[in-house]
Amino acid sequence: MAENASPGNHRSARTDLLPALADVFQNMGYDGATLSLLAAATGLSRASLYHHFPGGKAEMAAALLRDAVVELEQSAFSRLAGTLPADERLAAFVDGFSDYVHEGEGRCLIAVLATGSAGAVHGTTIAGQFAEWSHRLAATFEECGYKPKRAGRAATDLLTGLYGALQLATLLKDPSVFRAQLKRLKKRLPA
Amino acid sequence: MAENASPGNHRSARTDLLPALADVFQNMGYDGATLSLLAAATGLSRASLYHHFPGGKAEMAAALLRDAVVELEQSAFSRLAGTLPADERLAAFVDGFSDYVHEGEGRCLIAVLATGSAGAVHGTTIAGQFAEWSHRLAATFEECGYKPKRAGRAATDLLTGLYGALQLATLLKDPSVFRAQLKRLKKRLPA
DNA sequence: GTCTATACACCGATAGAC
DNA sequence: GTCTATCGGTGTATAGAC
Repeated sequence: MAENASPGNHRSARTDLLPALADVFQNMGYDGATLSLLAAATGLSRASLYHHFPGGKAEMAAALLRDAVVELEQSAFSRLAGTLPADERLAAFVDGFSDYVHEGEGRCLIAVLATGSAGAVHGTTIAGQFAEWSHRLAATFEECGYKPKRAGRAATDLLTGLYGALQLATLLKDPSVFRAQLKRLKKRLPA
Repeated sequence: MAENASPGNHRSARTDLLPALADVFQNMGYDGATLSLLAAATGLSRASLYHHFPGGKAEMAAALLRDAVVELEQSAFSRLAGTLPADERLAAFVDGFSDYVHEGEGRCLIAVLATGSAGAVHGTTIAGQFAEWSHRLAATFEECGYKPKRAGRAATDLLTGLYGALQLATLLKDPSVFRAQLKRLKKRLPA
């Protein structure tokens, strides 16, 4: 068969590479992710990676960053909208964040790419994205009846709780810390 | 004068370099901290750095890690001991952590060196150190009357809160987030 | 679309003059 | 104790065969 006659899937090879590339960038950071490591993770040669990413490492990181933002949006923040009661949406958001970081066993690629030499390129974009997400989270707390100031506090409280749990689990090399802490964070949500 | 006749300061040149080196490792990570950047930050040539650190970059990182552990211990965790009431010691601990990360404007070098290729070398040591610190923090909560299980939860709650506040402030490029969140964390401590 | 071979810059590290 | 000069290795990136 002619591979696939349907239109719009001419990028399938490229997108198939992204998960393996993401693993390397997550574990090694942008500066530690060498083309040799990236090639080994994908099973391709270094040169072949340039066929899919003519811009090289920088283009891979940019594509992965876009991908990670979309994934965190879809897994977690998009659940803040909808017709469910606001408190149930908040719980779904927390669960979605947990999915995004694989229950504490992975890392947030967005946060990784905010550090080192990649941070100089993407740091401001990332800061803007988190500012927007933070506002949407606060708005959902307002739907629960919180006044604006308290809702803002609750939003940063939850975001810091999530990222702190992920960070401590990483430092302790113990994902169970993340899972246990998430259970506690969920109990503190408005009922 | 003969520079300084008192004994025991033969390492002063080396220790004087550490702050500049720490800045580079904090901002660039281990893999992004090239000898050229490190040399520029210290005002020395790359070769001269090898006079003070014969083991090169790895020895610099190891020295900085030891230094950071001592600094976090002295600034924050050592304040969990003493004759003050336990609740005041906890407040002093939080203030000490704030000092250690320069009120949210810096980063925790220990956490930075737990990632990338440096993590493969130092990750297990760091995990053990944080496990010990976590236990000592829990013990202080027990002194406040918390039962063991609740004290353990309060300890990881506080640690995740501190590191989450630091992480979110970094992502948002806004240290005021860290300062505001710390005020809230202190209010939640046992009275 | 994948590969081998290669170009060239920079990396970490060393030698040796001063 | 600092430097310039240099080494070998690896980094990113490209050329061109298949």
